[in-house]
Amino acid sequence: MPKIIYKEKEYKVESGNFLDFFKNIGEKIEDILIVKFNGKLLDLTAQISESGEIVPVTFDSEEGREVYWHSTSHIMAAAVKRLFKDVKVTIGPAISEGFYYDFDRATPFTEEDLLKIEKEMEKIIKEGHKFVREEIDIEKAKDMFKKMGEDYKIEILNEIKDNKVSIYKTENFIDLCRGPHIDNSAKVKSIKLLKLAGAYWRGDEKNKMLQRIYGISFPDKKLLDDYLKRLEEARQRDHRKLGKELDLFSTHDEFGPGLIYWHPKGAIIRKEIEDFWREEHLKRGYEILYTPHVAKIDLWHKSGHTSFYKENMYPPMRMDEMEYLVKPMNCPFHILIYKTSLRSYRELPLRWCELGTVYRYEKSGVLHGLMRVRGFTQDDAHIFMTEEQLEQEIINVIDMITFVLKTFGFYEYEIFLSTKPKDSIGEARVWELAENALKQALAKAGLKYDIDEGGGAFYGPKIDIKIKDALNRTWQCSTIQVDFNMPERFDVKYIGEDGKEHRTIMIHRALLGSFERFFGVLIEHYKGAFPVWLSPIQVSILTITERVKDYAENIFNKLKEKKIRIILNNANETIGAKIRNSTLQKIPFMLIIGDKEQQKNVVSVRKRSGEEQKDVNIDDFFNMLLKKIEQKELDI
RNA sequence: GCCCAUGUAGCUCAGUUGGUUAGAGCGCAUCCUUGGUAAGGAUGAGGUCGGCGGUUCAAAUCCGCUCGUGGGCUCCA
Repeated sequence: MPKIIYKEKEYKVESGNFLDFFKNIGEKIEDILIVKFNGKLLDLTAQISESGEIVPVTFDSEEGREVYWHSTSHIMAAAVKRLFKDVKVTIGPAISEGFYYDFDRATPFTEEDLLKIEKEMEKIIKEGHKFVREEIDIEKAKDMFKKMGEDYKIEILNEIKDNKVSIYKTENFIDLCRGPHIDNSAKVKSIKLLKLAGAYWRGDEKNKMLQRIYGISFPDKKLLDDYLKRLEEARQRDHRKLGKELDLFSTHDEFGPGLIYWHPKGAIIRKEIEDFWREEHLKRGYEILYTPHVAKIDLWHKSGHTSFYKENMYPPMRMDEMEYLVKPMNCPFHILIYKTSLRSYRELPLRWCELGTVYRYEKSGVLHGLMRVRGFTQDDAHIFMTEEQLEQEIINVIDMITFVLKTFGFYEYEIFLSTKPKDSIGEARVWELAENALKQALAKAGLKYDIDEGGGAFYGPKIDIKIKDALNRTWQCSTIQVDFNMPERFDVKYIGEDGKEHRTIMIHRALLGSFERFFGVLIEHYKGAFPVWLSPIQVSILTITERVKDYAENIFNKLKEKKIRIILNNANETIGAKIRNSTLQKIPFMLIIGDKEQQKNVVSVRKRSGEEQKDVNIDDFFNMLLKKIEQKELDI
């Protein structure tokens, strides 16, 4: 007789499933979705046949949510099958937030269809259908799905090696599925179908385009409302919206999509970032380079770009019967500089950085505001070194990345090690060498990471660092790439201590990635309310009456001379309107000046948050401001 | 590139089944008001309704093509 441990108590179970067990001991099963039994995730309806410990899995855990959303996708598929006879089902997994299901249908779904499907799902939920698991012979499954006309399921079945497969029945709907699932559709309380999209079968653009429906569900209406509120908040801080409102940048789509125009207010932020960036590089032993934007096609043949990066490059320009290509990367140029003289081991490592503007052709459908563009400036660098120096240099770069990102208020990262892609240059042995160097450096730095199989650059593996913003979303910016191949192609070498030639090794790296993307991330992270050192306008002076015009101008000039970015609003408006405008522009500090301030020779300081301090001496204010700017303080 | 949605004033958006000189708010300009902590008032300028072609007595509205944008797929800093 199986012995069950649950909540540190022991029970003897004669027969039945987990559902029966919970019922027998009077446990509420409403919140329990599945169980973890001896480490395995099982349906509540699974029979208890061995001893073990039960851990209930609820919506509060990642595993619970996954099952919950996956089950909801089955409910959606059931609803779609009820409503539309001409639909073939494919797959419908849970994703990090919600679920989707891909359908094959001759005519795409419409927005109205979505509402209908949602209603039908609610019906199915109300009807309280059981999820019934069955294990059947694979051949029988093939017959069954064939009869149902579900070709995609047969394609999946043909790839399964086992003799038995599991299927789940939910009312009229039968799906090939590993499970586990919730026991009853009634456990889903609140659903919302979010968007329609096209998606290739198995993610391959050569395959048929399917109709994907995204949705999400929660065990409580309030959780759904919270989620929708969070989506709305993300919309509010969309960098495209804020970029327009705060006059930071624009695109001129009819004259070239994916190309960014930096307005004065965006450009000053970029200048501040660049100044900080250059200073930090000089401190850390880098030297600055400038290189051209184009080079003859021969250079790109030599680097391998014309064969391995062709898709991303703009077609050649003809000049003097020669073909020139606009650069998609800076590395070949830096290599050319390296090769202008014979290098000694004594010179290495050479750390060369450049704010290099590159152009890459991106498919029209992937362009997105500042995040995905066709022309951008990388904060690029190439480190030329000996093999012995490699590990330390990687560690140095990681340290620099965390320092720089911290300065902008990013403290959390996800780290990925990306390995050899399908299209790549160089021998497997060399790739392994490079990958090991990255792994060891990560281990030494004590950093945890995931592997991104096949995600490397064509010339070498890389570490990608994704930062988390204020809404916990991740963005890929920083990258460190180890390259043994490009030096090989260009015969990059140094003279060693032994007087012989040795192969130089290269690191390609970017901290911010590109100014465009990083700026987009920054805008969203701060919701447009930049710290003082970055704010396009740091202080606005707001006058209450024209009588104080001279006094205000005095203060304006005094701060302007000290290089504070300041504006004076003397306009014929009420103070309320001036405060509102300044606040909407997210200017960190307002100095409010009326007769009283003039008499006492002070100012009234109001932060954009609304917090206010009266009767402030102007020198005290300036000193406080200067400290915040110099220390790059994040809070105002 | 592919699927779906979409393009009206500088911005955000109305515009009913095709029917006179296409509307609103914000912003902008001018004037009045000199106002004490998130919108004072009045007047005015501003649009060949993304572009090209078609259907029609008549097109912002219907159709086709085209250039963009948004959400996805694929790809990436």
